[in-house]
Formats: sequence, C-alpha cells, structure tokens
Amino acid sequence: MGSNRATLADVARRAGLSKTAASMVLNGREGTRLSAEAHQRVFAAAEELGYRPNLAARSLRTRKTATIAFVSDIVATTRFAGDLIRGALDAARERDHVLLITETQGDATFEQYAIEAVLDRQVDGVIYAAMATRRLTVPPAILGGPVVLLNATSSDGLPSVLPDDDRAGRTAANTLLELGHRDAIALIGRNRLKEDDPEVSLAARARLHGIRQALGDADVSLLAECFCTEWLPEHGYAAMRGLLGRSTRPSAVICMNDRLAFGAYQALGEAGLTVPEDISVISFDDDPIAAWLRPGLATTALPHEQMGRRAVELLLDGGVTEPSLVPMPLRRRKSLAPPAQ
Amino acid sequence: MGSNRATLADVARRAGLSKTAASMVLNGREGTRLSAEAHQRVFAAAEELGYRPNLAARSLRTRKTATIAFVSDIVATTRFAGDLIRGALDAARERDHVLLITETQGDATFEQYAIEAVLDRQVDGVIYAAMATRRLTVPPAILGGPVVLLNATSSDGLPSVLPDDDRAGRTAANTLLELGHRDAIALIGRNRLKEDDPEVSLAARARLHGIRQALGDADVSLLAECFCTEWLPEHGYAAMRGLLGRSTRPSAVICMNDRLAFGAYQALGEAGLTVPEDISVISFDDDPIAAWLRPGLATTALPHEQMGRRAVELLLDGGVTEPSLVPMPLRRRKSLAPPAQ
DNA sequence: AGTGGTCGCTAAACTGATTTAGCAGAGCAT
DNA sequence: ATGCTCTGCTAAATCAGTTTAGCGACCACT
Repeated sequence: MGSNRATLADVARRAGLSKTAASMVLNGREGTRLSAEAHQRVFAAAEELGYRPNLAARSLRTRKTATIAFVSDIVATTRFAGDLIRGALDAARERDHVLLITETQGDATFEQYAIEAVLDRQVDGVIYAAMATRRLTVPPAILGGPVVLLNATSSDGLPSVLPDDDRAGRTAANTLLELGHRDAIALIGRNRLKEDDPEVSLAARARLHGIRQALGDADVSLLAECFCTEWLPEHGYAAMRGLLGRSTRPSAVICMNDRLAFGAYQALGEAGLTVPEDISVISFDDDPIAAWLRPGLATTALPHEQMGRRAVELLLDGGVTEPSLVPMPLRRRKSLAPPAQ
Repeated sequence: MGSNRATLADVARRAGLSKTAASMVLNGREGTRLSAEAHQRVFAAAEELGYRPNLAARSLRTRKTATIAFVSDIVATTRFAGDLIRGALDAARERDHVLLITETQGDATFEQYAIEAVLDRQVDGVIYAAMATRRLTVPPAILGGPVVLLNATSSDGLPSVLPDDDRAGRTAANTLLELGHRDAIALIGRNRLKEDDPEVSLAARARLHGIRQALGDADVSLLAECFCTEWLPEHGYAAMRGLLGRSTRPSAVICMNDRLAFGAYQALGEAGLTVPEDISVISFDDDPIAAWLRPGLATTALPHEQMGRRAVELLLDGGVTEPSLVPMPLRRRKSLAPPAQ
C-alpha cells in the first residue's frame, strides 16, 4: 500500500535544503530563522512531489499517532452504535484524527486483546464506550493515557459523557401534564434490575426519577406502574394488555423506551383503541421505529451523535471532569393529545 | 499513552544477547541457528519485562501495520452497518489485525480526506463498503494496495462481497408457491430507479429477477405489482391500501424490504385483516423490526455479519476474484400460511 | 598444516521522520 | 584586529524495531 512515496529527504533535496529545514518549514515551526525564499522552495518541492509524511516514522519519534481508539462493549446489537461512531468520526476528522475501532463483546479475553492492540499502536487516547448507559470498570492498562467514558461512568473520576435521562424523564411527564393529563397517567417499563444496578443501567433510574419529580411537583401520582423483565415490544404489549384489563383506563402512557411503546401500540390496535384519541403515548430513545409508527410516536431522543462528538472533544481538547450531560430533545409527534373528556 | 514500555533492547540486554537475536527469537524466524537456551532466555526476559513491540517502529521497517482500513459511504443511517463492522472486526481480530474506520458520507472532499488519512497510516489493505448494495467507482488512489469491495461492485474487477439477492428472490417466491399460493401473489416495492441504476441499487433488480424466475418456472404470474418511490413504511402502507381497494384481494404479498412490509401490516391492521389468515407476507432484510411485528414477519436475512467477515478474509487471505455471493437465509416466522380456501 | 564448513551469534545499516546542538558568515562595537 | 551577536542554515542523534553481512570458534578431512 502506498509504496513509492516521496520522503522528506526527497523534498529537501529538491528544495536544495537540509531535511531539518524542510521539516521545520512543513511543520510551520515558529522561531526558526529560515528565509522566506527557503519556505517557498520547500512548499513548492513538497507540492510537486505530492509529499505526504510517513506517520509511522513521525510517531516513532513524537509518540503521537493522530489516532484515537474507540473501544466498546458491543457495537452491533444496537442500532444506536452507528450514531455514536458517526459523531466521534466527525469530530475526529475535524481535528485531523482517525478512529481505531475495537469491540470487547463484554468478554475479558477479547477486552485484554483489544487493549493490547490499541496500546501497541500508540493511540493518543481511548474512548471507552458502553452501548447501554451504565457504570463500568475501566481496565487499568489504559489509564496510562487520556480516557473518556462514552455513555458510561466509572468510579475512577474519569471524564464521561452521558445522556441527560433525568431531565428527559421530567420532559416526558411535563409534556403530558401540559396537555391536561393528571391522574390517569400510567408507566410501562419499571424494572428493579435496571433501576437498582448501575452496572446494568443508569437510564432506568434517572428516567424514573425525572418522571416522579415532575409529577410530584404537580402533585400528581401515577395511575399504574407496569413492571417488565425486558424492554422489548412483547413486554410492552403484555403490559398494555394488563392496563386495559383494569377498571380505570389510562388517558396517557409513558413507556420507558420506544420498543415498549411499539408493543403498547400493538395491544391498543388489537383492542380497537386509537392513539392519541383514546390514549396518548410518550416514550424515550427516538428509535427509527418511532417515526414509522402510525401515528408517529412522541419521544425524547438519545443524542448519540452529539455524545460521540462530545467524547472526542473532551479527549482531545481536554476540559471538565464532571460528567458531561447531553440533553435529550423531545420529538413531538402525533401520539399526543389532551385527555378525552 | 503507554510511556515507559520495555524495548527490544531491554529484552536483549536482560537475556544477555543482541537485539538481532532477540528479534529473531520473538519473531520465530526459521533457519536461525540460535540455541535452545538462547530461545529460553529471550522468552523469559520478554515475559518478565512485559515486552510488547512498538508497532510504529516495526512498520517503519516492514511497511506492514496489521491494520485494515474500513472506508464506507455511510455508517450511521442504516442499522446494518453495525453488523458489517462486527463481522469485519471479528475476522480481523482472528488474524491479529485491527480496523481503522472512516466515512466518506458520499462527499468527494471527505472521501479524499479519508483516503489520505488511511494511506498516510500505511494500512495493509482497504475494505471499501457501501451501505446499500450497489455499483460504485473506487478512488484510484487506493488501488496501490489490496482492496475488497463490501456490499458493492465496480468495473475494476476488484474482489467483492455481495448478498445473494437473486437467490433470495427465488426463495421468497418459492416459499409462497410451496404453501399453495399461485395466482393471487402481489409484489410491493417495484422501483424503476433502483432496478435500472446499478449505482443506486443492485438488490432491487436481483430480487425482482429471482422472484420472476421462480414464478415463471411454476408458470405463475403476479397478480399485481406496486411501485414505490422509496422503500419506507409509509410507501408500503399506501401500496397495501391500493391493493385492498382492488377487485381481487391478494392471498400473499412479497415486499421488497421489511420496512415496506411494516407499512403493509399497518394497512392490513386498519382494514381489519389478519396476517397470515387473510394474507401471507414475506419480505427481505431481516431488520430487527421483522421479529417485533405481530405476527413475526418471515423474511430473507441480509447476512451482514458474514459479509463483513468474508471481506476481511478475502483481503488478508487472498482468493477468488469473481464476486463472492453470500446466501440470504430465510427466517420463517408466523406471517406465512396456505391461502384461505 | 591448511582448507572448508557449520554453528552460534553480533555489529551495523536501514526505515523516515523530529530535534538538538552547533557552524559559517555578516555586521557591529571596542 | 578582536570579540560579540545575530542570521540562516545543517550534521548528526534519536525513536524502536528488522535485516544484511559477516565474525570467531570449532570440527573434519586431506
């Protein structure tokens, strides 16, 4: 790959100067006393030869590679991974960096391998990403250099980037309150494991907290809370069927994520009820499916692209150490209406 | 990052041997006449010091980086990208390689940048991936080294990896025929642009061809073909409504992808028809939503993980030059039944 | 005794950049 | 004439590996 490229020595020779001079000019070094004419000749020579520096050689000397490692537990299983990566990719490009991507699959052996692979390549920093927002333990080996946690926190006090799930919870609840819903709001997606174990999820607890906060402020309490063992459509479906079997039908439902909401839609459809006339639905994530549903599902969007971008910025530009919370914007869609009289 | 690592010189010193000897032993060079004892000492020293070679230094000399570039047009917009990358990542790890990921976003400037970035880093090869199966033109700059096209072909005769859409089309049609459907099969998702311009899509034409082939072999012709400007749920919805407005209701529908099928489901639900009792549905892609629909949607799966893996294998292990077609397995789900009597 | 071959190992060159240390010449003051 | 500073540039070391060329000791054979 890229065999016969011009080297710095070639450029220097063509410019009639030393490698030192050529290097200094091309790197725009301040305080050098090279003449304007020398600058000209070096730039011209580099241009003519199509010179591009050999980064392996450079990084051997400087210990910089302009490369960032993006180490994640699982990239494939969630569709959001792409957005996280895309945001990171964009920010990296703007700073002339490139992303080395590895995956640990939550397996200690793979993780070990991934860490060694990136350290061997002398990356300038590591973005350690989790696909579900959670707390995790960072392998000590990477602590020798800059690390940013993406969609995760740890007890190491490392800089981290998280979605603002708490505020999203308040947003969801307030949106319903503003429409006039009060004592007939139900919640689908309670889950002890997700709420209590930060190594499993931080989102569940934060969303729930935000929801309760907002409802509490308005002096409203939930009509019902449905527990779900997973946050998949089938569980949302079952939960909604359960709700419809009760004496009081809810006027609105908050689902802990869009997949649950999808299941809820299915149950409502089968029961012959329509969204939002009979029941309003609001949710979290902004999975693509939210826009595809009929009517479109209102939801607070996980700002994955923003988060990926922020992680790179924190890594390269430095900055705050307290967790960086990225807002989750509300996507208003047709699933919202005032309660039926 | 990784500052005070032991160098080869450290290992050699500790083993009481030269750098040459240490290098040869650690690289397992054949034909060297170093004693068994020398081998022992080098291995022991390396182990004790936790020696890991500096890959920048190595690749400066060898021009190998154990790094593959994964250059794609768009990684984020389709959820399948993750699977493509995961497959490539796995295969790369098995061969002790790592993936450098860049994205061109279909923009010439970004592409130029991406190409330079990877060539500067002396990657051992390039996987050039498209997110929609199509024909594309490879930038000449990367032709200096090994290149594999992933989910794409070109006119350069480069090795390429594609899903076997033609066979998937036959599979879909044959599956319906075997259930007893004959003259009331409709097709949703015809699209001149996708069918006629290989730079837009190869899948549409191939799937259509496979479907026609299978039906033709059984001497069956399609009841109806619905054209859709895009392959999104809303278009599937509209198409299905159109079909239901006709005099003869289809007994089965083939949708060109799962998102169209999702829209079709919505229209069927609103019309009070049930899948599969009233109408069978079969489709392509195996989008996660196929499994979430009620009833589950039968579909032929895009083997993205397999394809990513195959691309790395072709790149590193060499091999065939004719396009490598990866089979699309049928996922049988509840959306299939014999036609109503 | 001289020649040749094998064994076990090493010195030094090489990859392509950056960086340190310093040299030659001009200008100026003493 | 001497010393000093400033200007404009370069030689050589350095990063951490791989690779080439070859050295000294020992043995066997004629």
